[in-house]
Amino acid sequence: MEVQDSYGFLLAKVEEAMESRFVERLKGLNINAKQFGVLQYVEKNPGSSQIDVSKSLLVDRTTMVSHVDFLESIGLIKRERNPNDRRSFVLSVTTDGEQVLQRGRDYLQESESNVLAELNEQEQDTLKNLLLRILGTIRKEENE
Amino acid sequence: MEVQDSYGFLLAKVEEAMESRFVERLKGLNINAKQFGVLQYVEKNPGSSQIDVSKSLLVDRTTMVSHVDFLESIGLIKRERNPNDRRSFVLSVTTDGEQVLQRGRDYLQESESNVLAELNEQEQDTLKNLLLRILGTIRKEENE
DNA sequence: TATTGTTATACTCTATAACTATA
DNA sequence: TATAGTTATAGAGTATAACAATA
Repeated sequence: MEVQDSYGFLLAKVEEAMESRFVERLKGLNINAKQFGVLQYVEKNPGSSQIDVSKSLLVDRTTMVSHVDFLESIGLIKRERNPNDRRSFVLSVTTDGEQVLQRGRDYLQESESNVLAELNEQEQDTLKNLLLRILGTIRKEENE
Repeated sequence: MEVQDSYGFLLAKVEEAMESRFVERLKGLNINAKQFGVLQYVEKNPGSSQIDVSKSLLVDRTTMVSHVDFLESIGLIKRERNPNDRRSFVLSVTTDGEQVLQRGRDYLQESESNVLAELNEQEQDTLKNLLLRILGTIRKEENE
């Protein structure tokens, strides 16, 4: 079997292609793909703490500090102390953040479409469902 | 749409899971997944130059220097000047390298099976074929 | 002039450990 | 004692530019 046909190689290169296209488009908004992911998560899950985000997006909490630091520094996210547990923050997206999200979602759509152009809609759904099922079992295992 | 359902997120996390399992198993052989990929490519394509490998595996030629340096330093790969073009090397796998390949292929198989356990054989084939088709179009575009 | 390989360098991303403040 | 967040630090991986040797 050729290296280039292994699952690891294929997954890595397709992901790379998708992220590089997305990052290119995001440059005008001064953020990268990971930072956009955090922003999008906080929008969908308002009131999340940094730990909440880091667990859901499977990144370390120290890495999350950098992401939130950056997003706060350019005014896209707001930190407020949680009055019920003053160790943690309540995160929220600012109005500037909403603007960025609106444009970013279009860029994400464009980037995904560009990479997946070869597949019809049904095939794209199949791909997503297969990946979702795989990730579902991985999460279970890692929580055991 | 949730961030965790985007193609980029799914591809990245599944790839990460696969690579981390493979790297864990490879530790006994003192190489990582990328280095194994180079070794496997040279075995399948004997007489390749560093440029050949770097183009086929889509990595920079300066990165390839590091990989080949390392594999040569632990005696898994051999560099010989190409008599027909003395700028380039003819790469080949040593007998030690073959031993590592033999065990590494088992580890790769185990790692992939572990991550893909949720999918039946047909679904695994579907996944691979979809990824192959996507990567096929990406390559074409980037060569234009 | 172009290509193969190399080196020096710097940049990005992330993880580890030790710390603080709160619970 | 445990948890949320922070900081300092170091490590892995990669990319860029300039270079030598060869074509």
